Amino acid sequence: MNNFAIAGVLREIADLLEIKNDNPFKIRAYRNGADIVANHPHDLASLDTPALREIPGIGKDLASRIREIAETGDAQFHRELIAEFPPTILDLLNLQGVGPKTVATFYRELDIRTLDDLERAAHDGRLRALHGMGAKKEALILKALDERKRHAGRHLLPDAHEAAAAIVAFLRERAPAADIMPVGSLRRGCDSCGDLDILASGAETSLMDDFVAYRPVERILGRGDTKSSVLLSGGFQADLRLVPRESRGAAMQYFTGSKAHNIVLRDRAMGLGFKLNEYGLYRSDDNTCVAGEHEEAIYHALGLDWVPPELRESRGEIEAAAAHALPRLVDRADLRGDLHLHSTETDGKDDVRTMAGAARETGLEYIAITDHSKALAMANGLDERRALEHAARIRAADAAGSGVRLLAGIECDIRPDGGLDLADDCLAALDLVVASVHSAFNQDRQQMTDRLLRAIENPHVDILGHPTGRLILRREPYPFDLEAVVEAAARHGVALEINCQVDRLDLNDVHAKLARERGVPIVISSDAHSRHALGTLRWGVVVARRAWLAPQDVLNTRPFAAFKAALRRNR
DNA sequence: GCCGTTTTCGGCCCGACTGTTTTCAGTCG
Repeated sequence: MNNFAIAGVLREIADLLEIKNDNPFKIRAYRNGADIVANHPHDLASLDTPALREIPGIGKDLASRIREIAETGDAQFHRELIAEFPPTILDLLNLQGVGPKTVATFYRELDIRTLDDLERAAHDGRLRALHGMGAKKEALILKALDERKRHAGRHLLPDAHEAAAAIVAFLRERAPAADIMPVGSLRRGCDSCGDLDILASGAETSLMDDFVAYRPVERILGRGDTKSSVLLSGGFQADLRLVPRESRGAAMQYFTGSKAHNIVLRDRAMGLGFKLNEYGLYRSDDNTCVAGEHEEAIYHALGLDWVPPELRESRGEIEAAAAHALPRLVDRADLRGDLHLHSTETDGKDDVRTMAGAARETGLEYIAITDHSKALAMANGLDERRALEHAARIRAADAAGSGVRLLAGIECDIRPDGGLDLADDCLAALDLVVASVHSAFNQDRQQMTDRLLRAIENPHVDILGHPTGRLILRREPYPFDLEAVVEAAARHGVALEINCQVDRLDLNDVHAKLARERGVPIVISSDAHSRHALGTLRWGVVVARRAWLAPQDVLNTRPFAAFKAALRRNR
């Protein structure tokens, strides 16, 4: 059982307890536990009970549940809850406007178990007869059912970014004097976003009228003077919050989250004799406002350095901020090189010269051309002869000068047995080798781990490309022992890549943070297949920031000579 | 269910909006 699967069981327990109207703090404990498990860099199935109990938020009961799930695939407690309610009932919880109380009522009063049951009941007008229900609520549920069918939820970070930027621009035009910005998971740089949170301060309440009249709005979920929610045609939900100017910083803090970060922060505020909400930081005794307009001032009043939004995940940032030990996070401007680019020699859209020109324009000093190897026949992958001829041309172009230094590399396939797709003497003759998995994703955990370890042991491999193979919102990472791979990479001096393709962002934040802590060098690479794709480096930098990486943790922030010297083959 | 430099019991973050209500429950973030 991987962390994801264990977290899934815990989350279902929380959902079912909520439908049962159990102790809300117990429910929170399970939900919190599920988040901890899902985001933990270690494979929790491999830890024993005492080690699990050392994790904050995991106590006696959760530790034994996690052990039980790891060993048997399920928990007795979970089975007992499922026996009380049909498991399909959990689908109802995901509907907009339907919560646990409503689900419980539907089940108890009308024996509604599935989305289909609910739809029939709504059509027949049976819902409105329930206590606390009416015709309006019934219509809302029909709408929610319809929307669920049309678009299921989450979006990639760059898509969310673009949609939010359009709304912000629209609102700024209508309230030029106001301060309007995206907050929420967008501001934290999460790799996917469920909705768009926009904050406006110092605007008239009439801005809400503009917001709900925004052309792409398909449906208004709620409209108030300080908060409104809408559904947009692209499937996004967008929320706009309006606060007075003097509350701008408090609201930025509050609505940026994460929820876990805010809970820790408010807990700290309470302990220090304050109350913190979206309007400000107040002294508990006499309610005087201590801070509100500036986010920095709130953190400072709580004895903390300002925490960059990307770190606000309750992963140790509060403690680090209290100790004045937050890292100086890497910026896009720190990047001097890009180590993973394709050209027309395989499946790229632009030739080496064009890619070099584009790299120079974005301010890079060096790039590696790393076309595919022969196993990727679909991409016209290179065999040994073509790889060496291509390398010779790249080196000639470098000698001729193109404004950036060029490295002749390869993205070499890792075969199912862990062997590399090109002969050792060919790999040795190149400047840089990125090794990547592009096939046989369905191997079991042991096979995949052995495969990656064998690739890392090959002395010609410098970088492991998109190490987990995940595609955001589409494909889970292939199963393997990440810690073993990180340890091996540290031992052999192999760098791990943060691949900037917007649906990869692989390594992710949690894994990259673990790699850094184990002393593994990281590279941030675009994997660009055209000159336009160099812009994606910004998203990899966001992941790196979320992983607490400072410039010195990232190899391609170094000047060309220092970078080359740091490569595994040159050490 | 978790947690503890007062604590092994008794706390646990906070507010807006909607639809159903005559003062509030449920949902959401």
